[in-house]
Amino acid sequence: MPELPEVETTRRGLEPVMKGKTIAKVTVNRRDLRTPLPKSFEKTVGGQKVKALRRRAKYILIDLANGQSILAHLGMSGSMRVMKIKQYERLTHDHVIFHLGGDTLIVFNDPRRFGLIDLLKTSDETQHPLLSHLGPEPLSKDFNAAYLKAALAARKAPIKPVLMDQKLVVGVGNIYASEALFLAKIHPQTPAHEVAKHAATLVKMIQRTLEAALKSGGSTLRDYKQATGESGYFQHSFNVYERRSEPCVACDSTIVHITQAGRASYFCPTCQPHNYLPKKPRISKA
DNA sequence: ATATATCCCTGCGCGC
DNA sequence: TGCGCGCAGGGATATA
Repeated sequence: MPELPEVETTRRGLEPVMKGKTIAKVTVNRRDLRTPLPKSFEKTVGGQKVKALRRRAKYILIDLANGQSILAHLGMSGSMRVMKIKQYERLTHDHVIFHLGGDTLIVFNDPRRFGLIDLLKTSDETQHPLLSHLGPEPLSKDFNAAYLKAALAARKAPIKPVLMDQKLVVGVGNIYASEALFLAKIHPQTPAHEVAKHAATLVKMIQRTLEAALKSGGSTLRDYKQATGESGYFQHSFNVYERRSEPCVACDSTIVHITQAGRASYFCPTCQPHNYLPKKPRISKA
């Protein structure tokens, strides 16, 4: 579940280790990630100095001296960890290993292979098909009340899956969408256009949630680890996520779990009341 | 154009 | 104890 806080935490962990260093060589244990690792990957990356590490949405970009960049996505179970050669023991899903000059390794591990590693031919990430359609960064000034208000006005789908749409805003995934809606006191099933008037609150709460998670090094549920190998600890600060049947931290009501667009949503029925009625009345089965 | 379903993949927890 | 099944989920893609 790496979302923006987990990806940014990973980038921050890699930066001091990789920046200015040379990637002496690359070992590939398997190429069939979500998209196949490019045939030229080892050759393109080997011997290159790392100029900078950036993040766009849930992607990490590693800029190389030759003008190309490594593009990495952690999917939902991926991690990049820093290791010393001496202490390294190969784990089952260590797919790609970057050998830095000296005795340091960067290991890309991804059990479910929903993640990927690719090459970006120029420093202009908008040229890559996976990055060309992305919306604004949630912590940038481009993501503001006026923008969100206009964007929500055109949407009839429930607000929660809309917040996870990377064309609307990037970096918000299943965990932080539920958490931000709790803080904004908005029911996850409310049609998006009905909460356009609360755009300012939503912007504030999305940013507050992501920034708090960043301070905690992200959330570790199952697989995610920081580059240092440590777990994040924002999961201890969840108000609703994975708290089905537990008491609301604000009002003691029981947290409810529903499925929306195939994803788990959690909310407090008292703090986040319905403000609309379904069009079709439910017919009870006797 | 948006909205929803389907698929990718592995690990884990559950029930028998 | 062990095995099979269902679920989890980011995001691309297909379909309505």
